[in-house]
Amino acid sequence: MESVSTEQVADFRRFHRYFTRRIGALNDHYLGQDRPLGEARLLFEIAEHDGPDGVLLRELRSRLGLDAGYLSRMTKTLERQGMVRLSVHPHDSRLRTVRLTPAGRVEVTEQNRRADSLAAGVLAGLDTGRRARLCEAMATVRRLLRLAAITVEHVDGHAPDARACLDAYADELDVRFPEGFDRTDLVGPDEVSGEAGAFFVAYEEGRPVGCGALRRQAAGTGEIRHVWVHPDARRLGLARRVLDALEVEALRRDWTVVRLDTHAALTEAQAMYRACGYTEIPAYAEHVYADHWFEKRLGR
Amino acid sequence: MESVSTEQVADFRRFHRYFTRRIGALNDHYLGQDRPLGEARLLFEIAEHDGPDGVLLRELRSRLGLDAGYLSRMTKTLERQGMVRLSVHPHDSRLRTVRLTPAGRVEVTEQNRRADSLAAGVLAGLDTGRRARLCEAMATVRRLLRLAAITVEHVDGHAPDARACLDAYADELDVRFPEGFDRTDLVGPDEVSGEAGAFFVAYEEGRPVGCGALRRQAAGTGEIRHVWVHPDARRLGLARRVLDALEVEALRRDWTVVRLDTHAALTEAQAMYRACGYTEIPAYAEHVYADHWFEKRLGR
DNA sequence: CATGGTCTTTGACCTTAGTCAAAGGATCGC
DNA sequence: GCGATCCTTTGACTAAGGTCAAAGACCATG
Repeated sequence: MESVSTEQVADFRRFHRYFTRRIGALNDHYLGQDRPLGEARLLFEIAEHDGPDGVLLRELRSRLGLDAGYLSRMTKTLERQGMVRLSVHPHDSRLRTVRLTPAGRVEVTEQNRRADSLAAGVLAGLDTGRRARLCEAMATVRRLLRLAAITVEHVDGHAPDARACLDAYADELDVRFPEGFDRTDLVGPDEVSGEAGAFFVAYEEGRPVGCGALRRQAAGTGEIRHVWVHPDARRLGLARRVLDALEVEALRRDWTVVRLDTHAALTEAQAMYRACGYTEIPAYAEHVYADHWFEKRLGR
Repeated sequence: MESVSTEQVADFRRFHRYFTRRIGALNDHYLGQDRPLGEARLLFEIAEHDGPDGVLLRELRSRLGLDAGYLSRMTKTLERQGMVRLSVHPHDSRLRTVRLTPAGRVEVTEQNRRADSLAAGVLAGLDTGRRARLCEAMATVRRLLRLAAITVEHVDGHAPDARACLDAYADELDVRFPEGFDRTDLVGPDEVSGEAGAFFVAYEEGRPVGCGALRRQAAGTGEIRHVWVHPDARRLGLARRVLDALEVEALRRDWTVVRLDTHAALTEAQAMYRACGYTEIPAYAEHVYADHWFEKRLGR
């Protein structure tokens, strides 16, 4: 981890202060003008995750980090105001689900309208060119902050998170490959555990958002497979982070060469491998879904 | 005012949500761990503006937007904790000034250390290149948000804010011009009021941060003078905004030509005038501090 | 069907944040 | 020197935000 310059820390804090002071305060103010801030936030959160069966109280609690009693009272208040309806969960009557009523939906729409006009009001102070630059810079900041918060962790090949990622990966390939994708092609849990290999999962705020597998392919040679990033986490540069982790792990095991293959449909992957120092080689193994083969020599 | 696209509004809100959720919450949490958030903020604000005579309570009140009674009680609490000392203002005993004690300084340093390590922790999740890009994008966002919040207003030439700006302007020129600057060269209040001319002041959060004067120079011709931006508000593109306001005002009066002169020492001003469509002309009047003369024909 | 564990509700309580108005001391303008 | 005004302090109050623990309803398990 390279050391962070004090100048950059100061930049960061300057930005943070300015932003929370200027925009954060404004936002809280408009949000809280009809009802207490906590209630407004809760309503918002309910709207955000209002599925077919409503939202679980339990989920709201963990999401907003609220005390059970406090939450219970706030939802009761919202129910009295006609914004939401509480009901017992159909399969487990210890649980409560909460969902917006039509009146609640109107209220949330109104909240959103206000937030929109707050944002529009700020943006309106700029000409078109600067406005576009502002939006772009905001997108950059958000992208990089997200990336900074994602950690790539070594997990056991049997871990539920690992298998969940591979499932999502397989679903996606099944759609993207013209010939579909057969899940038996996935690495087994044992192939990426212990001596045989390794599995990495990328986490963003506790949620798995990417993965990558490494397995022994020959003496001193590893094979990289199933490098995948959740659609919500793409274009952050996360695949490279996963690849880095896999390469570091390979080196740790004295596997000085890593190989991988890729399907013609995954053009963006090929570009990334090339950019990361992989060079195309002849087929090193038979594989149904492989059209291109790459190799990289590790270590300095 | 050009209309703001809904896509941009959505970008803005996405950014806002992400930032306040991820960074804002963290910050409040660490800030408030030893004492109530309000108190921590107050202490911070006192430290920030701790001059040779301390800070005026009145100033803190307006800066933090607090109720007089509330502030009075909070400072008392901080005094009891030994963080600050209250004293009566030497020249006006209605006023109170407050200043940090050594113990208070230690406390603030500790707070700062924690905020720094929070920032460093976030930045440490990125490699050098991305970290630099993050800081740059943050600086851009901050610059543009500031600019968006600044308004340029038409004020009377006698207004205290107008004269305050001209004073600051004169002080600066006195330093920058090798021959010094004589304040009698400034436009008089009447020259930039009513029919004779106009004066604009740029405000950032209520504080004047720039100005510009327009006065009748000949039939159908205006002269622009004293375009100035406070050092804290430079490099935002504010001078152009002031210039725009002056030109719009000139056109409103059917003055289709505006002229101005500038001193050789103000090289950045000359570049700006050229970039804004001004062309150099021969001297149109005698003027002690003028080395270059510019003109622009207004209207479409 | 008893037992331990999971959720939610309720009651009791506390701190923080903030408002309002009255009062008191000081200054300013006339 | 008087009244208006300014700034701070104090008292009285309120709402919001949050914590803790006990109780109640329910589920899963042996």
